[in-house]
Amino acid sequence: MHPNPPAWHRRAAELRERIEQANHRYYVLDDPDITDAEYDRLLRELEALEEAHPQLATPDSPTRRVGARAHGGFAEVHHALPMLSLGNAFEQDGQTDRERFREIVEFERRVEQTLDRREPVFSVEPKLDGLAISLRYEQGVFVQGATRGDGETGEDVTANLRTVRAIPLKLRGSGWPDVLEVRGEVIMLRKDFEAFNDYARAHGERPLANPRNGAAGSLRQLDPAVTARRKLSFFAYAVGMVEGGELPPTHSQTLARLREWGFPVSPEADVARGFDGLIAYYRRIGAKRDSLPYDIDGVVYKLDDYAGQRAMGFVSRAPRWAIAHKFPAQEQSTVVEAIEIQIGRTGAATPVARLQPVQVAGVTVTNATLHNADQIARLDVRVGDTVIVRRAGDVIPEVVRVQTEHRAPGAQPWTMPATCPVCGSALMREEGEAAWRCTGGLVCPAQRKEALIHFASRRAMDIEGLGERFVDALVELDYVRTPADLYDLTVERFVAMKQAIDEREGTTPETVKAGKIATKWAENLVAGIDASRRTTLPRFLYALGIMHIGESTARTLATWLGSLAMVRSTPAPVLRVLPDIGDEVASSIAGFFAQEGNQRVVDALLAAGIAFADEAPPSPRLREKLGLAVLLDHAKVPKLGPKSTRLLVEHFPTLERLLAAGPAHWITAGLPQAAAANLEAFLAEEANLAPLREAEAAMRRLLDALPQQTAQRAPLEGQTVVLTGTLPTLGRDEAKQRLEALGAKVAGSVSKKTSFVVAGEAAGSKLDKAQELGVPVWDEARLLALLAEHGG
DNA sequence: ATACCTCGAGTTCG
DNA sequence: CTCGAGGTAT
Repeated sequence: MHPNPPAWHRRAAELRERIEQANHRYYVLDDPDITDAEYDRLLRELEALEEAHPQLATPDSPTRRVGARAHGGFAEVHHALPMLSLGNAFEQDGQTDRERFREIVEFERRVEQTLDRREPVFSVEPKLDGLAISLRYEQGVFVQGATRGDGETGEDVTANLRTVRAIPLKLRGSGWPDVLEVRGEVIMLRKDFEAFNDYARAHGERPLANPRNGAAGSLRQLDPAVTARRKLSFFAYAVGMVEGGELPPTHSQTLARLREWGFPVSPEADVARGFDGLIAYYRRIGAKRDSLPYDIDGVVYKLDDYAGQRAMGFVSRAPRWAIAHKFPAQEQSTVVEAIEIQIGRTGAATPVARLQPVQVAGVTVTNATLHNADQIARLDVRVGDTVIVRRAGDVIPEVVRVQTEHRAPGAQPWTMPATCPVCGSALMREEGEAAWRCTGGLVCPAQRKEALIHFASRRAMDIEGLGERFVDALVELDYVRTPADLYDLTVERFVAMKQAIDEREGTTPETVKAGKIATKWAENLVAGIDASRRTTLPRFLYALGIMHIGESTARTLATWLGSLAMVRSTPAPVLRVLPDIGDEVASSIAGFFAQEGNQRVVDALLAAGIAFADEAPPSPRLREKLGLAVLLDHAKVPKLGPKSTRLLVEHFPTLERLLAAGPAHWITAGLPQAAAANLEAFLAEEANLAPLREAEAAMRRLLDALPQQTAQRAPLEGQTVVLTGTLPTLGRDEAKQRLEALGAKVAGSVSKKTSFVVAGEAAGSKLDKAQELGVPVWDEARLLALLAEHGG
């Protein structure tokens, strides 16, 4: 080495240290001290220096993380000390922990008996779901890395492992042995997996199936540059061969030592004593599982002291002193026995896979939605296929992929049937829509049934006691055709019906007692139906099941139009002026009420005594929104833009005056000739004019119904609030209701337009988003104060 | 026209 | 919860 090194040499050393320091902070300490951009800048500067002075480019330089392409596959590496596989323990059925975790009981007992020790101490850690590898360091420098392979012989993936920034190229600190083999897991963090897939999808590349495949596939890339682009991470969990040095006497101390030498070690690694300690750890990690930054499939228990380990020894290739305690699997493979069609309330035909029952994450899964025909085509699911089923983050099972290697030779691709399996009407797909729909409408029993269930549901009419099973029978036995029929039913008829159902199902306890139970049940149901007569306008509008009208739009209609009479008589062009109601939604509403049958059902419901506690005059704010201009706007006459429209209605504020004036006067008032000609032609058609007249009449009705003096402004008018987490005293629904009573809009997700977020206990991503966007965050106490202030 | 942002609809099991 | 699509702001 130079006695007095030149400046570039010192700078290179400085850069290397800074870069490795950054890696260490990021991967080992989980506390980054520079940005990614800064990191890249340092790396590029070092690259430039090394290019100018080739003598600098030593193999342990961070710039050498991406090396040359391997040709013709990977060399074999023989593990001097075999890489072990662990015995697995799964949760079993049982009442007590000792029954459920029988295999752990036995494991622990075996250790106690062999070593004649009570409550042995174990080193415990999460079992990462990635790829096991071994890293060899000579004189503190990373020289070779290999996959586990069969445990005896793996593949040399040194070049690829160099690209993994979490793997130190040089050990830190001191006291490491001359030769050290470190074992651990290469994984892909969930966020890196998501980012990769977002990128892949955006660029038409094949996304990765899961983070584990991401890690495994990336390491086996022949071109290290490809591996480098996929961000991999690494956690060390064991030591293999050691020469010319010593390790501490226990595993937990060794992990601490590895951390000092610069390896990332899972922060969840811990020690536990005895069976109870192991189970407590299993539960603790299980509860954290979803919030960890990586996938795990269980926890690993290792007897902590090496002397004990040696005394226990091995059974075939698995150590007797360690065991993997697996969580119930999140993914399972099973067989698709059939693909059936379900018809929803709107007629949407949803294919559902009937599966051979399989345990996934603790529950038996027999059905999984396939969403739509496109999804089936994408996955290419066929009847008889073996598929991987997952219960992802939430609860709903989904088919992840098909194991095509297990496909029976004659399996045919699945196609959407031409007709509805329930009513036989044609299935049709709207242009550009994903869903096929049954065209049977309310002729289709499936749709009638779903419509009724929706009508009775908690957020709609809230009829207690009207469950799905019973609605099924009501519809099939044809006791109920429309929701209005529900209100004609009496206790006697219900009892008779219940008997008919029981008979049909073959369970007929013809006893007096059964009759009494049936009567009691029918009385409750009739009481439930009766109670639903007193409802609110938004609930009722929602209950009708008009396409595109959910709770939110139902509320919009109710607050702006005030009464059912107004809602049912307002034509589409006028509805369109309400917030969040565009062409599609407006014509869906007007279309619903244009059908005589629907109007009859509404009348029948009113006749049955449905009453609203909250009807009111239309909102005074309508005054600003209504006018001939919105009607002309809606007509979309060619060449008649907003400017021309404004000009016209200034001179001719009513349809009558506009017609009376005629094109000559329009042009005098300043309307361009082309627009005038188009408008004249438009108005000449009776088919265009009639709806306009009708719409104008509806506007008049609304304006006449407006209250004289303007109501006082609601205190939270125009504010958008988001609730997140659990609100211990109020509860979400209550808080929402009371905020809305004060005029606020309660939204489901945080955006920059959100006025404030109320965060309760265990608030999640919405809270993060709020902080990110700088939206004020309130606690429940502050919300309560606000509500109290306004006399809530 | 495009890019968000919301809302609506559908889904499973205990 | 997730997807698709409608509505609106840019």
